[in-house]
Amino acid sequence: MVLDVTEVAGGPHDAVGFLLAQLGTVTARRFREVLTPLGIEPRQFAVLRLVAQSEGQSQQALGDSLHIAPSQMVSLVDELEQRGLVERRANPSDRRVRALHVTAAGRKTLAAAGRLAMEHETRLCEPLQPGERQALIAMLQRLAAAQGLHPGVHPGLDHGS
Amino acid sequence: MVLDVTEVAGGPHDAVGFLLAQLGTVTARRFREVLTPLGIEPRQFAVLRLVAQSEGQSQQALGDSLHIAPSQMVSLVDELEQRGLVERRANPSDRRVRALHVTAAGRKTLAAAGRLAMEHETRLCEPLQPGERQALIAMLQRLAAAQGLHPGVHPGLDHGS
DNA sequence: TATTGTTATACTCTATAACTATA
DNA sequence: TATAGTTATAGAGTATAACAATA
Repeated sequence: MVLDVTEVAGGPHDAVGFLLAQLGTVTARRFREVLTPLGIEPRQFAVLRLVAQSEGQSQQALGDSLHIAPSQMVSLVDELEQRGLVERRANPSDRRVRALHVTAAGRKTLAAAGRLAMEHETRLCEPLQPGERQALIAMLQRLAAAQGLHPGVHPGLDHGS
Repeated sequence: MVLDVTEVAGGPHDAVGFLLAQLGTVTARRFREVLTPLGIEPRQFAVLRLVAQSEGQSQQALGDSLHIAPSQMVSLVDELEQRGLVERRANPSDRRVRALHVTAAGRKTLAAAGRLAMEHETRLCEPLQPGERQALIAMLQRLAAAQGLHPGVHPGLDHGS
């Protein structure tokens, strides 16, 4: 999905909505670029982290948590598996489900991605004075809550709510 | 372009980058919905406003200002013209260019869109206390400037810089 | 009959490259 | 030859529906 917003007050540049949309797209694109050295996309990072956090879950259970459609989970996990970051294991009690587990390589990649993400965050917040970052986060979280957003859910996937 | 970001610090929910991407997508989607009663999209709103602001410019000049490719301007202006909001007039001195002008209906729609945008902005900023909105805007503008963003440029269109 | 994972299909967006008519 | 507008084409991304295996 593309991001298009052009809001207004006197001009768009002093509207919160416009600034959020503008910064949101750029931030997302930059983060995608940040991850490319690791060969994964932001959504795969999200899946990888969730798998590591609770191993053995089914694809669809993970997809529900991240608001990713089942058919999208397939190709997403396909690539993670091809890169050797994740394993699909059989579930003896229900042979339909594929239990997902992180490999050792997956944990290494996950750690590296976390470091890159932190660097990205630091770089993004560079223009803020100490203390401002926390104030900004508090305000953004209030706006997000008012919009009915769940804290941990990936934006581009969160189409319904 | 789609917005995918999943950032991290301890969790994604306390990262500025994640919150910006999440709020950016939602804000953009809501604004698109806000405009639907008028039958125009956010980008068409941007074009319409720019045409009204400086009449008689060529399509490509406007496209340059908004970072919209020439081929996209065509269908965008096509629809605006079909809805009777904009006119393509011939330029006697150079018969290749199409000078764009707003119609009376276009001005009415533009005014209505401006009102809807302001309502949208107000609704979005409802959770902020008086004064916080200005502080938020100031911080976001600083972040945007640090990312090299031009003030008036539409986010989804701003792919290069 | 319902569910997991998968495949196939269609639809939108975007990017690029041709093409025309003018210059 | 270069430029404004247009058209055509290909690629990504997304959403939906159909399908096989299993429950």
